[in-house]
Amino acid sequence: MGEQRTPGLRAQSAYRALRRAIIEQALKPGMKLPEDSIGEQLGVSRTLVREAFNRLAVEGLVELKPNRGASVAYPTLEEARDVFEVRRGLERLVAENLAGRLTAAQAAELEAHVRQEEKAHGQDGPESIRLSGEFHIKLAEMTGNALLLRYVQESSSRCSLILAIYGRPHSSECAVSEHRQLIEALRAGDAARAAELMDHHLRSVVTRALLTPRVEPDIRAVLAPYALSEGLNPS
Amino acid sequence: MGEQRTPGLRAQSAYRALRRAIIEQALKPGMKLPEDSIGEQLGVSRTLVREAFNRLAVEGLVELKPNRGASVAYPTLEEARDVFEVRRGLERLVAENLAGRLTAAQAAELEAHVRQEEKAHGQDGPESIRLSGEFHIKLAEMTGNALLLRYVQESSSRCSLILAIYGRPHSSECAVSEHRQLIEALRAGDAARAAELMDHHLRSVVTRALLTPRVEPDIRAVLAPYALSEGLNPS
DNA sequence: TGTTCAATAATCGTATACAATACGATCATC
DNA sequence: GATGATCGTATTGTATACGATTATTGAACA
Repeated sequence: MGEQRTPGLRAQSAYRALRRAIIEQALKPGMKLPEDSIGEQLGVSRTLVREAFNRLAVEGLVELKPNRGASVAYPTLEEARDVFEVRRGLERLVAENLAGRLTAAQAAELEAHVRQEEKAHGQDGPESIRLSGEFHIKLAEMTGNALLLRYVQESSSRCSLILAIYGRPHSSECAVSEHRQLIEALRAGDAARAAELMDHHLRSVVTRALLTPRVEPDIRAVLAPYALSEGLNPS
Repeated sequence: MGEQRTPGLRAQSAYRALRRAIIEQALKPGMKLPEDSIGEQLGVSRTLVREAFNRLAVEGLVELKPNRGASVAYPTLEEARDVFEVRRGLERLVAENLAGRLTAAQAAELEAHVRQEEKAHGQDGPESIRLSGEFHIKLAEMTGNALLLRYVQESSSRCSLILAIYGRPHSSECAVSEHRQLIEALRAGDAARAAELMDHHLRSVVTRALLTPRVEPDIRAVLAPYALSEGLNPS
């Protein structure tokens, strides 16, 4: 029963698998996640699936409702706004932290990354989106601040989920030129400018990719004015 | 066996109990946390204790080592630095967000809180520390940004743990006057000044409370120079 | 045809069971 | 007396068991 080769690894694997599946939209927002079938699919018991769900829940990728199980999170527009705002603040911190502190090797790595982005810019497949995201993660890693990295990763993955719901189909999220400018400011050690560039960059990511909600799923709000105009009393 | 009155509540209770016990230092940093004795004490099974541990682990309050169980986290000085830096960034965001947006009721609530702090300032018991912390939580709540609140709460509790290890015994963490100034800037709607005040405030919390490490527990770092001087090769 | 309600099935919440590992004591050896 | 091997016990990792709750189906009824 409890044959444990490398303990905690299977739990971690389950977590990672689910996380990737959600971010890559193999598991779509709102989708139900029954413990048994998922455990069966992953080759682990409900215990470990549950553990994974709990971690994913604190990261905001799954929702956990009492006695009704887990489902892939479906953030509201308001939550989306919140996440983007926090992410902007965090990444501004990254920029300030990195300005002037970038080693030559790090700068080179970032530039190599941007060149890859440029190459993949033509085909706007998932490759381009993945690279854009990784650029920001790389920056957070370079601060050497583990907590900052964790928060940036977390808000990034929530952003992925959000764009999956509210974003236009294949918007290439980041403009490569903006990444280039940012690197330049970091090299120059201009913290204020780097922070400003990062802030502006993330703002434009939102406006480029985010649209107004496609549907208005709140039936009450839709019907309320009609009810009122008829003298009815919507509870 | 599975009699569930209000499901998830017992799990949450276990989590809350442990969390409070850690923050209030009833469970001291580094202390071992055996699953079954804790479960017995709390009146729940290992399953729920484990669930609580996992949540506390992602919050950085407990450490989880494979096959060796959980213990209350014992952050290094470097981690401490990281946490404080992130917290500063987050709370700066809070200040910017709130500047000019504070309702009259909210401002009144904050001022009432500060008056309480002032009253408790004489006796520097745990009461004073708790109130100082709550002021920052209240601010984060008022932004209405749930994610920001969660991050601020998390980094705040980690700060408590850190100060328990590295802080001076009874430093009253926050200067009440600094809280007052901050409220004033928020009312005036001066975002830049509010952010600057918050940043400065948190910096001085660190310098007021944080000391250099009392002991050097890292044997490797101690021995490395000796080894090198003998031509040895410390791994 | 659509609605209500009961029986059944699916799924969750929690406790427990069992294997595997780590820790500590005892004992042999130098 | 210190060092190292061996066994027993405590504790962890994971699976399963079982009561409780929710979802679903189907039949009776309007």
